[in-house]
Amino acid sequence: MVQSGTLPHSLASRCGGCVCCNLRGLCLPECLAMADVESLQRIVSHGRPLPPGGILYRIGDAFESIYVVRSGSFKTLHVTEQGAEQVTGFYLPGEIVGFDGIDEGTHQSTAIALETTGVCRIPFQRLEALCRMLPALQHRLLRTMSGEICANHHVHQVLAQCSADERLALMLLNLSRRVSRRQGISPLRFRLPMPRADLSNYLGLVPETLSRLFRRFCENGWISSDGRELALKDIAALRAVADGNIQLARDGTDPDHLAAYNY
Amino acid sequence: MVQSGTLPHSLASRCGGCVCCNLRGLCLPECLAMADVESLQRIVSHGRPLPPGGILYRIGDAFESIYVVRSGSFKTLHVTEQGAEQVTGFYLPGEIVGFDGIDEGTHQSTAIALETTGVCRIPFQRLEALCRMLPALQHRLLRTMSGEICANHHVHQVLAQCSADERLALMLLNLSRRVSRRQGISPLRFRLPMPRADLSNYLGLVPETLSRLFRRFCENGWISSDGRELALKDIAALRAVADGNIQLARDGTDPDHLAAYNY
DNA sequence: CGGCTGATTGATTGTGCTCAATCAGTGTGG
DNA sequence: CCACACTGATTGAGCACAATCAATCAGCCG
Repeated sequence: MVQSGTLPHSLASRCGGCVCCNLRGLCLPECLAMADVESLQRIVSHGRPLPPGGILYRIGDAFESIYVVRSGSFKTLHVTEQGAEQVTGFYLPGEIVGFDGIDEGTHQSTAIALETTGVCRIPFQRLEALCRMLPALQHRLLRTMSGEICANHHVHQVLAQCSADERLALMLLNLSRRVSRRQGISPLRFRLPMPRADLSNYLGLVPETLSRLFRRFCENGWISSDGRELALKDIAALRAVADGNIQLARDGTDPDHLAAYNY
Repeated sequence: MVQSGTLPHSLASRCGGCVCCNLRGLCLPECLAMADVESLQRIVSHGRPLPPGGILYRIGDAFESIYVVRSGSFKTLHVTEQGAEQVTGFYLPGEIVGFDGIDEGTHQSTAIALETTGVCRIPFQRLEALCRMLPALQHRLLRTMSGEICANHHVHQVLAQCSADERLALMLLNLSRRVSRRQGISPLRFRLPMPRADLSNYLGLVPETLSRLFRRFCENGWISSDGRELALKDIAALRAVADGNIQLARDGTDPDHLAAYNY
């Protein structure tokens, strides 16, 4: 867990800061000149990495900071009054988690590490102050939040209109794109950071349904999957499924008619 | 009245600006001292109201401004590659529409007036500049966007987990709250700004299903509805339905057993 | 009147959920 | 070492909720 109250600058960190960070091109500093990157990294701190299942913040915690995922990943979780959990997002390296806390001053979701996960902690008040000095940084922050709003709208569309197989195909393509923004990671072969249950919950499905989908995707040769290891074997087919252009054969039906489609 | 005509057309407006606006308590100026409200209203302009169906901006339009709804209402619409439309939001007086354009620099949705609708246009670059001078305004802007992100997460949860009747009950309670934030509007009796088709699309339902739900809500005495006119007759029951504590009797079933519940 | 849009109602179907059992993998303790 | 428990993933059988298809109706306007 990240210590909120510890040393003001935990620069004991072994890394060279934002200037040397290999995620710099994806992160806030992307918009800044070298000199300004340094003033940003002066307010950034790093705790020790969270273990899998570690909690970055909980619903109701006072909002102090936003966090850039440096390595690993998070899920964010909302909980209804009835206690039902909803996974509302996954956050991969280079992405920012914590915007839900700004409005009320307390976090509206719980962020849980899916793997061993390191973050850059950015105290929000100091970031706001810095934004007043650095117009590009202010704009970058607003852009990031706007991007999250757009992504949410896209999820809204998917949940409102798409069938289960379309949802999974869209999700795999989306993860492929986001995972492979980092150098050295293939968009065709990567490891899913989350267990099936989290993925199904996020997609508004039940784990059984998701499991059947994975099997059928494999059977049709779209993907191959072993646990969390995933390989996308036929991007064009996944694209077609995502766009609703080909339907997935159900159990017991002859899947051969799919051969008619030129995927 | 505002200062002399440094601005071309905006001052033709008949109103006294933000200082006199009856929505001020809901809008950005809520956070500002009187003197600062004036510097904000100096960058705000008002066009003539849009007619029902009028388009504020379209997908792909260059992003220039955000807009505060002054009267009337909007829906925002996303369109998939296949041409399927998705209503991603409704915006009522005092709410801000247009944040989707910041990230890409072009709007990612289309905003369409549901009624005769007046807006306050806020050029975004000038707003960003002003935010650098007025920390409270900057924070208020970030809060508003954060609130939209949280609302989107809530929608995600609803679409992923809730049955059709729960969705409608939640929607009616949500609209009731938002509509009645303005003075003089009862939370129990108001006019739905949108047609059935838009509401059903937003909720991820088909218009036929929504129509049946309205009928059953009326039959059970939760609401009474005449076209877009709506009265909430039993908030507690709606709350219970929204929370999944009572199920709606389906056609042909005896709804009397519902009397067992103490709503 | 006829044409149009939006809302409603009915009959039927199908997708994805429910319930239940099984299985693999992992860690635990006797 | 093996039995046991536990979690996460998988598979099967049956059902229910909401979609689909189709028809009707009300209101509005030319």
